[in-house]
Amino acid sequence: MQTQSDARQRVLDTAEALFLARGYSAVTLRDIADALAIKQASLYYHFPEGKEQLFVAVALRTFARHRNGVEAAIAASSSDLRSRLAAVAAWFASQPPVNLMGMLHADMPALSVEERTRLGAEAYRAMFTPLREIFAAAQQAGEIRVVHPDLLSGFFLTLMDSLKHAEGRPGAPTRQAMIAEIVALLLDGVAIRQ
Amino acid sequence: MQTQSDARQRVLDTAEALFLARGYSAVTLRDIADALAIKQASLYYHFPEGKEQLFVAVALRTFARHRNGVEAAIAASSSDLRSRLAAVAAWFASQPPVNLMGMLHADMPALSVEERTRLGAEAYRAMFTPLREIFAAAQQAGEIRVVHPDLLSGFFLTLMDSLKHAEGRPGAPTRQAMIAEIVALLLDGVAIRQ
DNA sequence: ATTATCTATAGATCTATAGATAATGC
DNA sequence: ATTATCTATAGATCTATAGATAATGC
Repeated sequence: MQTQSDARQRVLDTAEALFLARGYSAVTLRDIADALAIKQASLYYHFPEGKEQLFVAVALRTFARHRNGVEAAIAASSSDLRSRLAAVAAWFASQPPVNLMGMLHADMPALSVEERTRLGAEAYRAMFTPLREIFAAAQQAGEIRVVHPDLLSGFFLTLMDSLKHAEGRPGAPTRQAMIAEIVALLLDGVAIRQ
Repeated sequence: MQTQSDARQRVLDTAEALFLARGYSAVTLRDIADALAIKQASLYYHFPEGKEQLFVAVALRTFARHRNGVEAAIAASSSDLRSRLAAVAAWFASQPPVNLMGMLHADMPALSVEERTRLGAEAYRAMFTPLREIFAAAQQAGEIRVVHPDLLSGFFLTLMDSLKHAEGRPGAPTRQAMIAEIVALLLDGVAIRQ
């Protein structure tokens, strides 16, 4: 039983790659169709409601995947903050590099108000909430000093975006090296204490 | 003596606000003209070469401003890393919040290759290089452990972008609080050492 | 019958060009 | 003469709709 056809999945895959790389407005339906080697009008068979709904479907699927991935990573890790952050970071590193936070903010104005709030809420639930909880737990356990968990979650996700920024830069470090450094930074900083 | 007319400056100001908020592709010349209460075609008087060159002019001006701001902030601060980072962070906090890194990456594909490399180089020179130098100096002075200065600079700039992400969120902290936390994070992390 | 494509095209929007108009400065 | 706008419009591109075509599954 396949709720979603293979063809529809391919459309979502291709659209996701393009939207995440260039953003909603910069990607035309023709770009997506060309990448799929079909005609632009054929996209309306899979998404009769058009470009905006295709983008929403792509974004929701991406968020759902991240939610599963993040929660699974947390569940599979031991309960100290360091392990959990490393696990979540490894999850993001395993994914196509996304400017998640940036994309979200840049593309929002082009969408209708309803979709905007819906996507915002879904993104929050998928990525912010799980992180917020592990930071809050670590704070309660006395592992970290008192900083608003939302702030830390935002920093963490923003830093995950830098995986993308580094991509393809000359002499760029590996993703593994970057996530290790991000976790070290969040927890210990770089200052040398004497 | 005014090299650039007031009218041209207003065009640049308005275009900057729109481009930085929504990105190159999402902003039309009509959007910019409407915001200026002039007609779209009138923009070609100031920028005869069209939209791409207007964007390039906006981006170069923004980078130049940041370069001056960052370098002045560094020059005016005392020479320890903590003061310098706080000064640079304060500079960014004083500016209209920009998703600088994200914008750069998202808008690049829409530009011609020459402009892309030119803007990339300019952005690097304006923001990366000064930061890289203060991290390298701190490393030489034994203030921080050995981490590639480029990586740290990237993290720092990415974190500056989160100023924008937090903007307008319910219960968002002030910019001052955020930059203080960013500097603390980079230097000391959040972990409690016993 | 359903799935997945196609061709053709309407209508909107976007960038850019041509040439007119009006005010200000020498 | 220069500066800064305007109107009108060409040409390209983009989203979306209508209806045809062909293959596969019951």
